[in-house]
Amino acid sequence: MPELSPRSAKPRVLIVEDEAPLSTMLRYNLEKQGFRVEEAADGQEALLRINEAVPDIVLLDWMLPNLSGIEVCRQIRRGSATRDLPVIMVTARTDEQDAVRGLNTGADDYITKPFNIEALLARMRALLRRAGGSASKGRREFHDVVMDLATHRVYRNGRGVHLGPTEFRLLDFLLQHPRRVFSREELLDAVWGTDIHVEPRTVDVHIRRLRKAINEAGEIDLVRTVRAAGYALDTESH
Amino acid sequence: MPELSPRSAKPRVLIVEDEAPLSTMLRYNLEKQGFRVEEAADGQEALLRINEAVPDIVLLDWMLPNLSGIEVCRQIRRGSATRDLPVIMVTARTDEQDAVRGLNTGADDYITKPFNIEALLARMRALLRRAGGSASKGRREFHDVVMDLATHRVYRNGRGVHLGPTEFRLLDFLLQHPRRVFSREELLDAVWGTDIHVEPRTVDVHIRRLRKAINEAGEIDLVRTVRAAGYALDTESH
DNA sequence: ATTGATGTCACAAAACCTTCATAAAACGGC
DNA sequence: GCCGTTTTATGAAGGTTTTGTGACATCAAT
Repeated sequence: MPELSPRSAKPRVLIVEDEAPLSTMLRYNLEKQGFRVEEAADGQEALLRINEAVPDIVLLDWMLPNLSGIEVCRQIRRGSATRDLPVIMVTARTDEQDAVRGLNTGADDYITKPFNIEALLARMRALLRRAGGSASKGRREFHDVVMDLATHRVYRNGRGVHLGPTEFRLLDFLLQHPRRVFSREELLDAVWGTDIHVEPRTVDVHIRRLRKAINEAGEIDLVRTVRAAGYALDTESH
Repeated sequence: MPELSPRSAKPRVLIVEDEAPLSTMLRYNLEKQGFRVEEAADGQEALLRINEAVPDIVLLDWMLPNLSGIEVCRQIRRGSATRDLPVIMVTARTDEQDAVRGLNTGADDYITKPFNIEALLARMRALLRRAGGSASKGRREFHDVVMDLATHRVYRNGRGVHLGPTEFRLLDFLLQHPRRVFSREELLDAVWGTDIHVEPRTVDVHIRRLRKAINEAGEIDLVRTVRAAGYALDTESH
C-alpha cells in the first residue's frame, strides 16, 4: 500500500471566495476528499487567517471585495513564512492574458470558472505533492554516512550502499535524530506508520539488514543496540 | 559515474590548495568522478591558470600563500569572463562567521575541513547544474544522451534514436532533473499533465519504451528504478 | 486501410517483508 | 565465575508487494 502524507493527516485548505454558494459547494467537496477546510470571504480576511495559521494550500478567487486576489497573492509571496505556500487562482475570465497575469503575480496554478471539481482536485494534489517533496528534500549526514533524499541514494564513506525501501525509511528516520534511542514501538510508529500491525521483533530484522548494508569489514557499527530500550544511530556501540 | 557539464563531456575543475596531500587526494577522487583536474598551489598561480583557460568550477582553499583565498575570489568576481564562475571555498575554520564572510566575498558555497568527499561532490554538482542551466538552451545532455529541442531529435552515443511523443516529453523532463527520483504521480503531473486521469502503472510502460529506445546492447541502462519510490535518470542502476 | 502511438490489463519475475525457530549474548543474583 | 533468565542476533521460509513485459484494443493521422 502506498502512503500519502508522512507529515500530517489532513491537509488544510483555505478557500477565499465571496460567492457563498460556490464556497459552500467547494467546502462540501473538499471535505469529502479529506481536506480540512477554512473559508475567507474577502482578501483582508484571507491574509488575517493566513497569518494566524498557514494552511497547506490556498484557493484564491480572482475578484474579491476589499483586496483583489492578485494583491493577496502578492502579499503571500512577500512573507517569508508563506513564500512557498501553494496558491491556486480561481478566475471567471477565460482570457489567456488574465491567467498569465495570475501566474506572474505568483500563483502556482489557475483554473477558470466554471470548473470541474475533479480537475481542481488533481491540481491541488499535484501542488501539495510538489510542495511536500521540496520542503523535506535535501541531505542528511551522520559520521561518514550520507543520504541524498532527491536521488534516494545512501553512501557510507563514499561508497554507495543499497537499501530496501524499509531500511531506507528507517535510516532516514534515525538520521533525523542521531544518537537518540528509540524503542521498537517508536520505530514502528515512525517508520511503518501507526495503524499497521507488525511484530516489534520485526524491527530487529530490519536493523540487522541495515547494519549489514552500511557496515563493512573494518568499519565501526553505526547502529547501537540498547538492551531493553531499543536502537540508536551512534558511533560508539557500548 | 556522475557528471553533468552541459558544455563539454568532462567538466574542468581547478583545485587551489597548498597542502599537497589534500590536493592529491582530491585529484584522485575527482578524476574518478569524471572531472578533468588542474591544480594550483597558491593564489597567484590560481589566477594565472584561470586567465589562461577558465575552468568550469574552482575549489578554493581559504588559507593560501601569496594571495589569500578571499582575495583570489574577489579577483575572480571582478573579471567579466569569470564573474559567473562557480567557486567553492574550502576552510579549516568552523566558525560560522568565516563561512559567511566567505560567501560575502563572492564564493558560491563553502565547505569546512575535514570534509566528506560525497558532500563536496554534491555541492559541486549543484553548482555546475545551476551554472550550466542558465547558459545553455535548446539542448539537454546527460551521460551520452543528447536531446536537441530545436530539431526535436535525440541521440545516444551519437546514434539517433526514435522516441514517441510521450517518451520524448518524459525524457525531456528527466533530463531537466538528472539523477533525481520521481514518483509515478510526479511524472504523470509533469509529463502528462495534472488534469488527465491515467493509471500510475502506465508510467512503467512508457519507462520501458524509453529504455528500449535509448539502451542498446552493451550500453548501460540510464533509467534507474527505485523500488517504492519511482524512476530517475542515472548512470548507476543499483 | 495502414501505420504509429497510447493506455490498460494480465501474468511473470523480482525484490522485499514478516514471521518464526534457534543461536548467541547480556544480565542478575549468588 | 556460574547458572538461569531475559533480550537480541541471525538464517531461512513463505507470502506479499512492486516492477517488468508482452499483448491488445482504441484512436488519430496518413
